[in-house]
Amino acid sequence: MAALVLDWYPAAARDLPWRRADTTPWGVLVSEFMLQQTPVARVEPVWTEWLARWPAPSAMAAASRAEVLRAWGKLGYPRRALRLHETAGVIASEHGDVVPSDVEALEALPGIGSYTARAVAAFGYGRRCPVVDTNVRRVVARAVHGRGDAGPARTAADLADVDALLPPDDHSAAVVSAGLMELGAVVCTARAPRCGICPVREECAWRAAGRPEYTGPRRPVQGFAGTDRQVRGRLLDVLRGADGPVERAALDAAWDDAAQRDRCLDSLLVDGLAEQHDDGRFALPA
DNA sequence: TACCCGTGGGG
DNA sequence: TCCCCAAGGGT
Repeated sequence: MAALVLDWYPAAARDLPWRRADTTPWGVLVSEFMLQQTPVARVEPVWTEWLARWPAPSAMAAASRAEVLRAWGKLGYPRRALRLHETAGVIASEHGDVVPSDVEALEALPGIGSYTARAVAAFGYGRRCPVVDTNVRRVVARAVHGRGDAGPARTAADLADVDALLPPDDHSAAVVSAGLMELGAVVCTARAPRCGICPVREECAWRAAGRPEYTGPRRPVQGFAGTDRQVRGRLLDVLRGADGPVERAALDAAWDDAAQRDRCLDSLLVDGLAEQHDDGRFALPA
């Protein structure tokens, strides 16, 4: 299976800016932060701006949190922007402005978990390092295990599954890792997989079994309308859009339910996504 | 381990 | 319209 993916990927891969040969590990790291739960299409323009503006960790570390949050715009989950900013500072001050290349050091950085650490090692440094994201888990569940979907994560087993697939040498392994993700993103999709154009179709256990439907537990769908998440988004949007501090009245206009609004504003302050000045007005953090 | 954390495009 | 979700991480 790895050989098929290895042959398929170079010509099939989308031309994404963070995949260009001249992209630095820092560029890869920034892309991985932005791609955590945000679609490629929305990340592309922002990533390009960010790398032009902050080409090294130290450059980003020198910016204020407010600048970073404004530049993050509406990518969503703005705490990622704060963690990336924090990580940039740690890399600048403790790693000589060089993005670490080993998984353990990467995982110690804010906002970097198992997936992101491995993605940076593999795609930023071309290492043989199993990368397991939702796409890879689905591809392995189908092609290897013959199941329609991956179900709940089994971290150690998932890593072992992928590790068993990777060729021994660094470069080929990194290409296969990227290829497995690409396969899940554009061919072996969650709904309406395009088996007709799949490079692995002849070896796919799921296809061989007649594409049985997934019967395991479904992950509950997260609601959004009316949640604190929506309210926080509204409030932060007001702060992002303002040139400077805003009166409480400006935030009051963003959501009717006063109790929920107050709770959310407080949580933004706690998270460091907003701050209150001595005059009582609110703003993005300095 | 569930649950929380934003946003907007597509079926 | 409404629902699903898209390269996760932290707690």
